[in-house]
Amino acid sequence: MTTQDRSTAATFAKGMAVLAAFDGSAPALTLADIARATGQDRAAARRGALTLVQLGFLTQSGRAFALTPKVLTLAAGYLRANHFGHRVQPVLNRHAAQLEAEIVLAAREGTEVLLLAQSTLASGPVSFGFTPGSRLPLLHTSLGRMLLALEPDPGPLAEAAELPRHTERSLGSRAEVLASVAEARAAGFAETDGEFESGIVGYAVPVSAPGAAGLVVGTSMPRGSDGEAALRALRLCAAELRQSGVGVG
Amino acid sequence: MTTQDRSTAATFAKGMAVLAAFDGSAPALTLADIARATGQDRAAARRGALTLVQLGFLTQSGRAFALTPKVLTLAAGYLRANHFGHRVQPVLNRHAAQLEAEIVLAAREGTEVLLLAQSTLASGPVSFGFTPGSRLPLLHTSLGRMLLALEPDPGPLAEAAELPRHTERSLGSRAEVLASVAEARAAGFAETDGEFESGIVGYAVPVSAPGAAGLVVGTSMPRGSDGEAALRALRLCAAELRQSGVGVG
DNA sequence: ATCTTTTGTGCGATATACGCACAATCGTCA
DNA sequence: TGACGATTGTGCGTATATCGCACAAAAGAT
Repeated sequence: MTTQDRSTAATFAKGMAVLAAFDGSAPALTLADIARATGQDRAAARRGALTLVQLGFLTQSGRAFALTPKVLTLAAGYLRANHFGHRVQPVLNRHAAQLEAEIVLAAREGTEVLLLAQSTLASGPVSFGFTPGSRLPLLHTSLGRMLLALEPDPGPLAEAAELPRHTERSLGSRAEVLASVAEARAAGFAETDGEFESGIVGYAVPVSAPGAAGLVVGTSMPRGSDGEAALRALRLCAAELRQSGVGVG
Repeated sequence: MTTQDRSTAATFAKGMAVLAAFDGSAPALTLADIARATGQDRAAARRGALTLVQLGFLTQSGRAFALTPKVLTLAAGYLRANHFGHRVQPVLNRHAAQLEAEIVLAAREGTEVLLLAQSTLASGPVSFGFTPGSRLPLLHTSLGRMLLALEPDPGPLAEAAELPRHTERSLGSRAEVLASVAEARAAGFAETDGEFESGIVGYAVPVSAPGAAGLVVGTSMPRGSDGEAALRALRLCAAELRQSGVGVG
């Protein structure tokens, strides 16, 4: 018999699992989908979904439930509290325009890379169609390598993260990945060549000061592009973000 | 004695109120702040906040609680399900670059304008520092006027929305606002001059086809700028968004 | 038309969550 | 540094909110 934790609300946690089930991999979910995704009894999943409809976060059409734009307001709380509109986005935009390539700001969330912000361009060489909140793999991206390099002990994370083969150049073992992470730590930047997408080189540098929450900026470009220019731009971008207080709060 | 609604989960709803209390107006909230903002008993607010910490959406430092970037993943579900990264952002970026002014995509949420996406520039004449999920006033912005124009019956909404005086040019009565809304409906575009920010003219045009969920695109520029060019760009942008299926799902 | 899957709904049981009270801690101010 | 006010942690009795099940109905697929 498990001891009941009376300092949290289990029903709220179950409801959040329902909300999290809407990860965008399908345009809509049915009650049966939600119950399967969350492992909850169908009636409990239904109560969660109907609560979200009542609050305006989900809309129901026949059997299908879909997120409404109102969920964006939950994210806006973070973006606003951390001055993303005033301090982060303009810096990313300026450096991306100068580099003529998309620049993203990312953090680690569990065993994945989480995109916090990016400056996308009208026409750039590479665009993955990601948005704030998108998750990327931790082991085969330059962002992930740099984030792991910022961890005091990346071993358990590397062990827990998935190791799929995105391309034929994807490193195939966790030991190889950790060696690459150690190189990034020593060099102060991470570089991956075609491990996540064929023909695309990724660069990432740290934003956060040592000891602070791990934040990195990165960019991607076709193999053969000017890597030195990319690193220069990323370092300037990172320095400017540090100066404006990002990640210190 | 109130009849208990057994098809929803009141504890989940209370928890969501705790999450929504983190609207970004302060970098962090205390338990007392949360209880005040939500009107809940302090112990209930505490259980909600600790549940969010347990799930990774809040972090606690001393007495202060703050959102973590993980809340972005909740928004990403909507953005991904609606193909914002692939179909919306590139269109906004292209037209914003051409117009050399920021373009935003917005919907109505309750009695406010809700920003869904925007293309921000490295250097543009106007930038408010908004992000996806930001809320704007309904009555004194061109976005809000256009959204009201798309409603079958805007009267009750205009009645319920706040009517603050942002500038000395802000329309002072709901009747004046509704007259302006009727003009926008007839003209097919909304224009506001310095009602929300002094010296700034706002333009907005509808994206959604009649009958679909109200979506508009808009831009802002200093008074004296080329309004015709702005409207041309917004119309092209809206047409391209319609073509790519935005707001139809 | 049939079959399978999904959903709506009622309900008895009980576990969860409620709110209160008390003590401890923290922050502010003089 | 001490006093005071505000905030927080915690235990707990109570009740109600939620649980999950079962049955019937509806919807979708073939």
